[in-house]
Order: sequence, then C-alpha cells, then structure tokens
Amino acid sequence: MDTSWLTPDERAAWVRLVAVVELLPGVLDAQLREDSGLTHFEYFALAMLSEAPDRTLRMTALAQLSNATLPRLSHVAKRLEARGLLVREPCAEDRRATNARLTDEGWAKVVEAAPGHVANVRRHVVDALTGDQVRQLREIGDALLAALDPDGRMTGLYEPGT
Amino acid sequence: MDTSWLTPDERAAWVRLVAVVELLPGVLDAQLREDSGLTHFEYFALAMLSEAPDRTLRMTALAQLSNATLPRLSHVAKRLEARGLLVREPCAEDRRATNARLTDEGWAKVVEAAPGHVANVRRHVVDALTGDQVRQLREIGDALLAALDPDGRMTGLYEPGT
DNA sequence: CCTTATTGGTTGTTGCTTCAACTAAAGAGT
DNA sequence: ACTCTTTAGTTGAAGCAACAACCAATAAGG
Repeated sequence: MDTSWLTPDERAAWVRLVAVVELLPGVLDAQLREDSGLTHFEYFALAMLSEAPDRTLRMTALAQLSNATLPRLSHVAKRLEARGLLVREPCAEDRRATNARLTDEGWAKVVEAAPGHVANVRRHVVDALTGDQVRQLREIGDALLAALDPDGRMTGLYEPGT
Repeated sequence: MDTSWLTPDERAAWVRLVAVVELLPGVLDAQLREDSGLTHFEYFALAMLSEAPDRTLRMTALAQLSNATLPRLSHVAKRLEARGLLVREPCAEDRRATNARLTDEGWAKVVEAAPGHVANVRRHVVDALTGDQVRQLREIGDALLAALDPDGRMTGLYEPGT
C-alpha cells in the first residue's frame, strides 16, 4: 500500500534508495566516531575548511556546503572551537559575519581521520560497485541533485560539470 | 584533502551520493510533516505494518525493517499508540513479545498520506531519472545494500531478487 | 528442578538538533 | 539623518534519538 502508483521498476529502485539513505549515515558515523571521535557532520565541516583558501570559510558558506542550518552549525562550531579544532573570528570586510578557520590541530585531526574514512567509504560503497556502476551513479547523482537541490546550495561539493 | 585515494570518477560518484543522502531525508520529512503530521520514520513504520499480514508485526521485526533500535521504536510506538494509529498487545505464542497492529485509523492515515508522499518521491526522485537510470539505480542499490546490510536486516523491503 | 544465558521490551539520562527569539550590522527608501 | 527591511550569527528552551540499565520470559545445562 506504500509506494504504489510507481511501476514495479520504479518501486524497486526507490525502495533500495531509501534503504541506502537510511543505512549509510550510521555506517559513516560509527567508523568516524570510533576511530577519530568525530561525527560525520563534524568531519565533513572540518574537511570543507581544510580545502578552503586559507582554511577559512564564512559560517553561512560552511552551513550551505554542509546542508546545515545556521543554528546547528553555530552549536557544532562552538563545540569544535572548545576542542581547539577551529577558531571563529569576526570578519573584517563585513562586521556582521564570522569566519571559521581551521587550526593546526584541526588540520592534523583531518589528516589523521581521512585514511580510515576513505577506507570505510571504499569498503562499503566504492568497492561494492563496478566501474560502470560508479560512472552511472555519478550521473544519477547529478540528476537527483538537480531535483533535490535546485538552487545548488550544496554545490561546490559536487560541481555538476566536473 | 577529504576523499583522496579515490580516483576522480570514484570521488565524483561518492560526493554526489553523500549529497543525496544528506538532502533526501529533509525532503521526505518536510512533505510528510506538512501534509500529514508524520515524520518519515513514523510513516514508514505505519506503511510496513499496512503491508504485513493482519497489519501486525512483532516490535523486533518492525525495528529491523525500519533500521531502528528497539528502544527508539518503543518510544515512537508509544506516541503512535497515543494517537490511536496503532495498538500494542502481548503476543500469544511468545509471551515475551509484543505485537504492533495498525488500527483502522492508522490504516486511514496511511491511505491519506500515501498519495502525497508518492507524488513527492516522483517529483524529487523517480521523474528526475530516465528509465535506464531507474534500472541502474536498482542494481546499484542491490550492490550497496549487500555491503551496507550484509545480514539483510532491512531486507523484506528490498528483496534483492525481486 | 535450579542455574545461567539469551532474547524481547520498556524505562530513565545524556547529548545533539531544531525552533523561536534576539542582537547587531548593512542596505534601501524617504 | 531616520526608519524599515534584510542578512549574519548567537543563544536558550524543547523534542528526539542513542546508550545503558533494567525487568520478564524462554531455552539450555547440570
């Protein structure tokens, strides 16, 4: 009775997607939590900073990249700041704004956490797929994100053309 | 610095998958919350019951189908029971067990909520894909779930052979 | 039988997310 | 200059979810 009005093929694809969406966050969180004491969201935020020029991003920009609300990011940033992984400082150009900057410890944390995380991704995702499926998944991802994120708020991550 | 040690193709696919996994739950929750006053998890639980024989499932079985811990399901079931959407009753065969059964109101709720939910899924997922992509996604889903859910706890949903 | 282990569920704390309210700065219109 | 609106971010209270501790019933071993 659930997802009727979808064809059998559509329903099969949908049901699998839901299961993946349900299971994947737990798999990512568990490994990072265990090995590095970070949630996936925290790791992701630090990783975004680590790739940014001067390891610095406006809070708003970081929130959009990580698909978070500003309040949520603010709380998380406070915790990460208390752990010494980043600092927040007022922005010179726009005095309303706050810049989050990765500290050296934060950088070290990302460097420490990345290998295990990548291995986990490999084990649970990439290595489960054939090369063709990897390419298909990328295009399916682009199609879905065009519908899920029409304003491209999380773009910068996935760069549809890239 | 993030997901290096993946090839460019792999990284592109991975980054899109993460974005989808991040965005999709919010899209599902928002519509159901708005139109039916249910979280996606609640809807999903009710939908599972609606498809079960006698509209009844053991708490443990329902928890596995919805990828929830038993404590979490217990709390959710209490709320749904308070709203009259399901009832919990001791199981006759195994007196340790509790059966959750969908009430007539619960059934009506699912019937009321399903069309909007399916339309939402169509808009944001199914209709964004070509027929070929739908078939590819189904097989990718099977491959991923084999790695994410090796014990097939959430199976019953996606029935790899189906 | 009696003991121990395992399975099935419910019940309290702890921590994170969300929501709403608030401060403050930048622009826009008059 | 003066107000009105929008943007940026923080904060505090409230709601959920995870974890742990717990009780109850079945099953297994001596």
